[in-house]
Amino acid sequence: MYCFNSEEMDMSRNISRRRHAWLDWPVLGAGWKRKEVIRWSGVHDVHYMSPRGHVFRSKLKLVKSNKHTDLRKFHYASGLFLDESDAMKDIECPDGGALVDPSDPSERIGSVTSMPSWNSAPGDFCETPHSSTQTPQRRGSSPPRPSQTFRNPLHPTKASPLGLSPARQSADGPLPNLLGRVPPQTPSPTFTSIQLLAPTRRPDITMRNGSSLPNGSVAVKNLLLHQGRIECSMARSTDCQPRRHVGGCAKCGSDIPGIEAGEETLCPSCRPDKKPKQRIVFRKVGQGRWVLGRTSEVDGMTQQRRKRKYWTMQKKRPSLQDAHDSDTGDCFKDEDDIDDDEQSRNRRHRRACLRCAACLRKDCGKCDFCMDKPKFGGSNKKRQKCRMRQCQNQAMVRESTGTNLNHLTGKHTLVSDWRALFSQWHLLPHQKGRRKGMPSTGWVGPGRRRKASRLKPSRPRSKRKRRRPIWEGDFTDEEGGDDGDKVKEEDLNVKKSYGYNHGKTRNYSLKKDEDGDDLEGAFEAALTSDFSDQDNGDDTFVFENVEPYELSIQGCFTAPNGDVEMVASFQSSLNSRDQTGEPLAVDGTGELSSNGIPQLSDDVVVVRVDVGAPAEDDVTEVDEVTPVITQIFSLAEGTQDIQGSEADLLQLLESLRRTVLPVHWVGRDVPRPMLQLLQCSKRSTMADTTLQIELGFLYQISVQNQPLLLTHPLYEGRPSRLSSVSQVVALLLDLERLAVCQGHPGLAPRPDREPVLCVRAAACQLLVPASQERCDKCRDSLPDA
DNA sequence: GCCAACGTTGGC
DNA sequence: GCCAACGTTGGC
Ligand SMILES: [Zn+2]
Ligand SMILES: [Zn+2]
Repeated sequence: MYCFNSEEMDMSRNISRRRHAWLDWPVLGAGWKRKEVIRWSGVHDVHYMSPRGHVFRSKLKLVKSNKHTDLRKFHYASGLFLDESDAMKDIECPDGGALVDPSDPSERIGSVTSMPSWNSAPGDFCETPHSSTQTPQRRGSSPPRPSQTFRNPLHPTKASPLGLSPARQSADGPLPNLLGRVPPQTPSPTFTSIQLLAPTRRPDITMRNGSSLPNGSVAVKNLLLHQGRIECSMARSTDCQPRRHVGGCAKCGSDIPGIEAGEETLCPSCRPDKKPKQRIVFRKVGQGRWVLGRTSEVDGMTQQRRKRKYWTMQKKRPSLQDAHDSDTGDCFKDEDDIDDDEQSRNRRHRRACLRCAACLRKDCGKCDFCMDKPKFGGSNKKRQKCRMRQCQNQAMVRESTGTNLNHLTGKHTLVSDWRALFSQWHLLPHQKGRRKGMPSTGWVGPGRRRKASRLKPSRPRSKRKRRRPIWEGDFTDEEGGDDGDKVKEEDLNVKKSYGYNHGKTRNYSLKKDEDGDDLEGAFEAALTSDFSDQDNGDDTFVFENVEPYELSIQGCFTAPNGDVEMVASFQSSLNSRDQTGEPLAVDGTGELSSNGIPQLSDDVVVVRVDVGAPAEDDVTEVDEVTPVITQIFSLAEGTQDIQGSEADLLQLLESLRRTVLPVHWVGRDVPRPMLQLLQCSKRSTMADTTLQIELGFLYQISVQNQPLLLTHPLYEGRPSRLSSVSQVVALLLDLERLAVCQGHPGLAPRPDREPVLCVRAAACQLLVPASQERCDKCRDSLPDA
């Protein structure tokens, strides 16, 4: 095994990343970018990024998301538009040296001399050293092209995309492309530094707007190879007929050792923009440790070749799919593949038992990871498995440092702690750091610390900048330079009724979008609430100027002052759409800095509730509850530890987890074997209503910790035990038709107990039909009555 | 130390 | 070929 200096590897990695940089791609319009990705295995991928930051990794996706644009002639790999008739003309070109624009008559692809070549008329499709003089005359007004940079093929230099020359622009301005629109005139780089190192000099490819494409880019090369034209040019054939190159490098003619016929056309030195196939590959297997050899390359067979083989087999045997077994699925397995299979299975099974309910279920479509998925309108940045699909058995296995030991039980994975079981979050790799001794502050909830939702393309990683902490009602727009990204601060006058509770003044601040459409889309809220404390859990929040929105709890974090912040996301019932009609990505996140202070982007609407200084016992409570959500546990195995009715209750809990409950109803974290469902929306008529199911499925409904009288109509005709999901859901639905009794104004309001103190009649029914404000008993107690 | 971003790999 | 998502790390 080789050990390798990790800094050296980092350096090479850096270089590799630069090579895969996004390049402006005005062919698709202003703001579009293109990237070529060469895998270590040699597989070549092309990605495009829209001006809004959406990344497309296939033509299918690109076409789907741009239905208004005719992309039928768009050649995905090359990034150019194809014009078939023109291409045909090109092939018929009598001259041997031509490289012709395959995309558009009005667009130039490299002429062979330094003659002006951009902006010539349709029909000037065959430019050669001999024919190029035609080109400028057609338009007449075209200025001479700036001098070109050529490379001496005898002294090839590694070129870097970073060495971009200043942009050129046609004096005639951009030409209309096939889409019928005028490409932007924004300057584009010319990439002279990554030109092909051709014996026959070729300038850059000129784009529709007069800018240039890298002549030696893989895109162009692919296209030309595809059309059989590189050979035409480089082998200087006299008949100009497309043909496959036979023998050495198509460009320099040198022998290419180990090349297979039809597989390679250019030698590595003629492919300056393509990462040469890595003959020696170091894989990182630990901190600063490297081993030689690829995972996927066994016995010299690259992944690409294996894939090719696989697909060949698939086509030959279409019925194979049915008999496909995940463990023996390789149709071309031979003895040499066994090791590879072992590794594959390892990776495959590491995080999925493939048997548990989570492994078998479908994407929830709601969690942040689902929202990130392109199929749900996300931008594919997180690329993680649905939260709900994290394996119940193996989401947490494998930890080289052994820190996945449960800090309470010392067991490796199991925790039969009821509270832990309820807090279903599995730790993902990025959560590992928080396992070792649970944090006293910081985010505790599913996944990473909360990040800004992506209502707009997020800042590229390289340009990310740290937001300054936002804490006390401080939502000044930090990135005011970004158009369309501005928000204005607006305090909402949110009053709170403390009728049944401690009276503290709370300050709310709500950020709005510039158009005032703050609630049109999704937004996020950080509610400071003593989430863990049942005694404090019955605060009543009254939001003014706020429409009811669906709320889902994302998790909570502990502020340095001991407050537990519950982070929830609200979503409009309206179908949120941005200006382009694309659904807005909602991932309900807010970012926390390392000190646990939330960081939220400008497009996030935040409700900030300040509860003031916490009492001492509040802090204690916080410490108790914080670790719960980050617990590592195996639900499946944990179940075995729980006997009798507790196991039954657990099973109900598990079923409920997989069920879509009526909106706003969420499970509550409770310290003993008991199931609590809480109406968590403070704007619901059922706010602070709790359904509690205890051992034996006995249940009780409470409003602000006051149990409903057993004579309440809600209990009528209902089973005495709630043992099934349907029974629970039926009850919740019935509850939704009710409202919490408003009580009646008691004593006169006091300045320190703003705004109103309400009291209830002794025999208050607590829950009344939604059309009523208060129950009969409380109505009787109204001052006027 | 942490995690958002993304390179890479496996499945189909 | 596309899609899903695992595993790593640059930038903070
Ligand atoms: Zn999900
Ligand atoms: Zn599983």
